[in-house]
Amino acid sequence: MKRKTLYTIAAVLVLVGVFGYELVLNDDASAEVIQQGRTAKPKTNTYFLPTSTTGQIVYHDGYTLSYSEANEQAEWVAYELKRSDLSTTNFKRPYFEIDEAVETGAAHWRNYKNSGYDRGHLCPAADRKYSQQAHDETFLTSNVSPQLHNFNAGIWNSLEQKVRYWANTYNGVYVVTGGVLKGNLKSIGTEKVSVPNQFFKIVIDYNSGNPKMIAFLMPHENSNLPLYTFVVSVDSIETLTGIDFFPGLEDGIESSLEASSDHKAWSF
DNA sequence: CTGCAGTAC
DNA sequence: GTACTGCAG
Repeated sequence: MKRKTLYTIAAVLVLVGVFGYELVLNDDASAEVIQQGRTAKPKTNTYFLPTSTTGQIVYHDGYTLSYSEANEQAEWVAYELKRSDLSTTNFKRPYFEIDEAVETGAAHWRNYKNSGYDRGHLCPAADRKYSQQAHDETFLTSNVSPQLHNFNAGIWNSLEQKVRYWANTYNGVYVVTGGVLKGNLKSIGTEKVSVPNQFFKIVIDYNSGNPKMIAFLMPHENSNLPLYTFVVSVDSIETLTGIDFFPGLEDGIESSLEASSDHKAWSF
């Protein structure tokens, strides 16, 4: 066998290994994971939606976002990731499109071209693989932020995979993701898309006993440190961004969960 | 998985 | 602008 063929086989095995790790190690639900699609479109659960500091919330079938026109990107993207959403289907990657639902005009993908930055998904394509429509819907420019490739494909990707692991382990989670759009930020493209210096991701397990939250704040650079290194309290992200993340929660529960930066309840 | 870019129409 | 293909972490 030729060396190139061996490399190809090795690469395939690595990829299968990665997905297999996500889906097999975790469980019992491989049958559900390959489920045949949903019976109904996901409904936006406003109960878990953050506030908008920009006044422009946009609802899509697979996720909801708050758009910051000043920064030409979402200040947050929120969605529910059910265990049954997980799938190994491989959809072809479509082209990015301008989100026509953004009334102030979402950025054009051309801002990112040759910018040195990835169009980094906020709601990952891999989290919306229960249908082609849901998958393709993540390729709107309102759902991306400029991210360094090493960061996006590195520790940020690891965090996204961890979230899918938790969705499986805890039978579904809610996720809120965004860049910190504060301070003097570098920008790219003719529309001046801001480049965040930090990204956050907040996850809620609402379905496996006592509700629990975990929040991550990462500098915009790759790292080899363990994911839990970046755990912070939701409160600290609220202070940083001005966003109130879970106004729908009962105040007592909200305050206690959001104050915690303890990750011991979460399986890493 | 996360992506970009060259080439051709 | 879109499609196909190859490449990188």
